[in-house]
Amino acid sequence: MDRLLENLKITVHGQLYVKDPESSDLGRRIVQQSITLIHDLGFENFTFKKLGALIGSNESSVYRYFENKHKLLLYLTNWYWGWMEYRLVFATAALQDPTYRLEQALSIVTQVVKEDSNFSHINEVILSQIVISEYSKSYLTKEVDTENKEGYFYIYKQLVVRLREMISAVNPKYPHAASLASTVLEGALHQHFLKDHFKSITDCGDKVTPTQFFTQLVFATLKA
Amino acid sequence: MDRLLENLKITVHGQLYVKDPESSDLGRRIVQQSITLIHDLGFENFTFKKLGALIGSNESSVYRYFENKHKLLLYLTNWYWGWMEYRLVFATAALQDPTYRLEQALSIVTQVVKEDSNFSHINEVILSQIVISEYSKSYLTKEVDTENKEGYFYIYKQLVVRLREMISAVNPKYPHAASLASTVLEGALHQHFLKDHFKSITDCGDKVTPTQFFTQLVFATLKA
DNA sequence: TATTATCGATAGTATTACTATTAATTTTGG
DNA sequence: CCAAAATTAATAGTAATACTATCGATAATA
Repeated sequence: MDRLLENLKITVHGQLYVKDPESSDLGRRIVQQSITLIHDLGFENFTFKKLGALIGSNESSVYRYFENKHKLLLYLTNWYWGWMEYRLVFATAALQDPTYRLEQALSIVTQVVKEDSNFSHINEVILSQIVISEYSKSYLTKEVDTENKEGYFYIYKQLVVRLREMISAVNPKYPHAASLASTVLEGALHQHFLKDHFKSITDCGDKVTPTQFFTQLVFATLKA
Repeated sequence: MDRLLENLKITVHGQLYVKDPESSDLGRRIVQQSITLIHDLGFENFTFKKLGALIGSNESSVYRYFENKHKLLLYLTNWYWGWMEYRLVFATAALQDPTYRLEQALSIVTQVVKEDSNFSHINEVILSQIVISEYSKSYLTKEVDTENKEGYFYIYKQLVVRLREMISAVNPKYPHAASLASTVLEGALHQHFLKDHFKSITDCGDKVTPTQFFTQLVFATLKA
């Protein structure tokens, strides 16, 4: 896997940046350090001024790459879901048996990343933590509908569609494959959040993983 | 139901307000109109200054009731979940059969409110819309853990616990009752959001309701 | 009637979320 | 290799936000 990833570049919607951060060293540092800083401060307390200071540069330099912090968050989460999709396709493409395929897919999609794949300046471990606690803020806004039309959520929706198709392949008669797929993706983030902050309302923790919980849930739902 | 609700007062954690908004006309107007305004502008664009203008009063007057808009959101969502809990307990208390009880519970908890019960100045229809698009912002913060210790999420967690117990009553051997309960509560909000903004990744809409989807899912999961 | 609480109005501060300008530096194209 | 173009850091400035503090006027209450 690592070898293959070396040649991978995740493409993110062009309207999410003013200037492609992949095109310069400063751009890459902006992306790289924004992940650290959002993780440390939380999205609300994160500002371009603080980011500028962290990368030993200037607020205005950051604005040359990203319009505002909301677009930056969209950029980061798009990258994350693009990367997730790549891993999903890669891991399931060769598999013939629908059940086994879905099992593998669920495993990838419900796990948090524990190791940085090292093929880019982006730390996927920290990024996945950001996605858990910040992703929903990227669409729970008054601008969702326009931004959705612009295609800012395309990658995420595509991922849900892929999962939906794998669900339907296991049981073509199951009528709620899309809802089940979206519930799994969103629910997995939620369970990860709960195990870190609201332990009393989740079973996920040291013994049980979100993967186990959702695997049982999905296959039971499809069997009925 | 309406009759009974007339005498109901939902109690919200005392630290969520500076002065109890139920104690004055101005306070009630603040709460009432904040629901309208948050719904209209979205939480990010909502300010106390705008709220003051809307109620024909002053920014500083709002601050006399709520420390900041985050606390106000916590107040509103706490009220909502408290009210939801009341409806849940009321509707299921008399029911003996665990399966039927869980069915009723799921129905209450996964539906959005369509009618204002008129027993208070709070419009529950609009409030439930706010909960769908803003609730997660109340806990996806850097301050969750301290605020959780203060008890700001107690009512919500209690609701999950009640649902968990009803799930366990149907199948005591099912090992993930808490995760299933929290997934249903959070997932229902999510499906409602999707049907309004990301139709392509949900089956919920005119024909299928989140209630149907989750009812099938829960009972199938418990049967396996 | 005196006291207290409440409210609206005004003023002021620090921070945020930008935009604009300029000068220095780096890149690159002929 | 030099001139032109692009990039960046630094500074300044604006409007809005998120508050805090103060001060009369009025209403409630004892």
